[in-house]
Amino acid sequence: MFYNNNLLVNEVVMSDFTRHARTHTCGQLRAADEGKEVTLVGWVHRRRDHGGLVFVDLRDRFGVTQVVLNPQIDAAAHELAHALRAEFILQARGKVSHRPAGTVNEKLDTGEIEVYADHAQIISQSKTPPFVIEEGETPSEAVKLKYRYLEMRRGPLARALEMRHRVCMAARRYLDALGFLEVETPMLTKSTPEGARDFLAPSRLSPGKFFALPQSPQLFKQLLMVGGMDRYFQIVKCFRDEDLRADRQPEFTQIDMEMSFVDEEEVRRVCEGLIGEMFMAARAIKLDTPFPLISYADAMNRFGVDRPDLRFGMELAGVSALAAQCEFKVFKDALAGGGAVRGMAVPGGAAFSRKDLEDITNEAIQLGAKGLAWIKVTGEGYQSPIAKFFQTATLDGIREALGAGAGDLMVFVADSVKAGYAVLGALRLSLGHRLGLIDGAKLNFVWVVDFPLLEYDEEEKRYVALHHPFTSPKLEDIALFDTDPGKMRARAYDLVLNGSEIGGGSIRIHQREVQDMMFRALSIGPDEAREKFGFLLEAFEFGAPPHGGIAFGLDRICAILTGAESIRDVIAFPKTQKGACLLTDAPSEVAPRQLKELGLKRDLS
RNA sequence: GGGGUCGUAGUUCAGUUGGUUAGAACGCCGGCCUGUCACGCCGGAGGUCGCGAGUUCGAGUCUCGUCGGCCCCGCCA
Repeated sequence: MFYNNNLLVNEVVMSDFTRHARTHTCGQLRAADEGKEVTLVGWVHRRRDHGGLVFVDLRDRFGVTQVVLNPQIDAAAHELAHALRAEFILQARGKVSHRPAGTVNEKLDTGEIEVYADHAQIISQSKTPPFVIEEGETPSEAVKLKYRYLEMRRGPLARALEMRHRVCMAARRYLDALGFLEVETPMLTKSTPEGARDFLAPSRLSPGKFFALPQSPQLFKQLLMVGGMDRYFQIVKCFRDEDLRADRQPEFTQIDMEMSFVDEEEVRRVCEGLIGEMFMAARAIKLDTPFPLISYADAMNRFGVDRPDLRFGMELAGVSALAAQCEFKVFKDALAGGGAVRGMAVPGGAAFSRKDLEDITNEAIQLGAKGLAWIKVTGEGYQSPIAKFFQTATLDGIREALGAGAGDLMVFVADSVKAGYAVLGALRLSLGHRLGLIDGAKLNFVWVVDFPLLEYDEEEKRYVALHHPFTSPKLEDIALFDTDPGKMRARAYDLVLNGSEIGGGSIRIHQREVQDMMFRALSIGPDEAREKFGFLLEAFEFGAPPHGGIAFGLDRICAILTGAESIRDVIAFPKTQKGACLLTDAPSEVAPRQLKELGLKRDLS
């Protein structure tokens, strides 16, 4: 028993037989309601006990209303008030009154009025909560996750979930108006070889066999197109058993879409409208559309990543040709080994201390670089341990290529092309943040297009699909299947917002022959293709419409809309970085009987 | 699999060069208080310093291991 006061037991039992009704929510009453007899129910947000007079802030999702418990109005209610504690649920009936002059609380929407309780009862008691339910103070992540239901009462999470709901409703309204049908697809489905690791669900009725939870409804939405549904969408959970990040949870939500008889342009227009509706619903922001396009190659060359953050400059530049003229061994060796020298200008970086430079270098090394070369551009000239290996004319050329001016720092990575992108791309982001170059209020959308179709996987010694195996190559590139698959471009598009990939999709392959060629390019043999995707290949033999689609990361979009650092903050019950649920303690062991029924044996060796 | 960072009261955090009895704020408990709204005032309780081992005369502090939260690389659209 956790009652603070035994005298309340009767109240509690009695209250189970009364109607826990309310006439208004705690955020509803205004001066215009003065004189009304109302009943409120809510959590005791705060109690200010003056002895003879008690004020209670009653809180629900909709707001806070001050209830006054005055012995002259109702002695029993006033007596009860002394027993109230934080997070008790209180039902109070009474008259709405304008507050006395000078006591209006401007900070509350309901601050002009208060309710004089003529009857009050405790509906539910509460242990002292592990943290104070208040806007300002934030408990640590672990505490928030364990007591998620209390965190929800604190405000920010409730508002995030509310916004998420509005975003979803806007999406549904918009897509419905455009003739999309929301169709559900199976959660227990077939494991697919490409892509992320699957979550598996053992089948009791087929011992030894497994369902997989969908990484996305990809194949089903294509089958819906073959089925003539024409325009499909679904707000749907997807599952990928990979390591977590701030923007990655093992189960996450997509706004998944697919359309028949469309090209890239039409998909983008529909998406721009959709995103526009969601931003309007969430933040009353009108977006500039259409969003600009950038090619994958451009994004990589200028920003080092395929999801460029365009809110600030600091673009990368290749300086291999100029670097070839220097005597610096590191650069020469990298170039001789087929690598490249890339660099960027850091605004104001000439003022960096030795320690600053050391930190940046360590960061680059942590990101996979062998080292980081730097040259300060000062009013007097170039200042750097490696400047002596360069002729001044060469340095001038490099400075010009990077767009560096006096007071800036030039940094360089000499490595393989890929490693150079990775290091400088990440360094650009981190320096951009640290130097305050990023305007947090900006919303910078860009479509990344012209992705390569395939990427050579050194480990597996074969090509893998950059997007997925059902992405159509550009028609003019199809001949390259036989000659140079690595050069093929995909009919794919990613939508990037502020350096975060919020959606990606493609025009799909709808011809059996092309799909066969694709599998061949991926070294998926005919037998394996038939076993894994036979149903799709067969469907393509029955009049498959050309189609394409996209999936948006709802969690990421909501995180950006609320300014959250992590998608955890827009998910009601998220998991920790180790993929655990601190609230339910999942995953957990199961009874031996359950394993036996499924024909499973544990082997943790 | 790897790198970084954090773990001290219910919560958020401080704790010096290894040294006596580990502190603060909020919260909690008791008392007083009829216009507060982060109410105020008086008093009080509350600690396995994540866990384990080691170094030391002595460990919250140093070392190793381990568990957990967070960020990142790998992985993943």
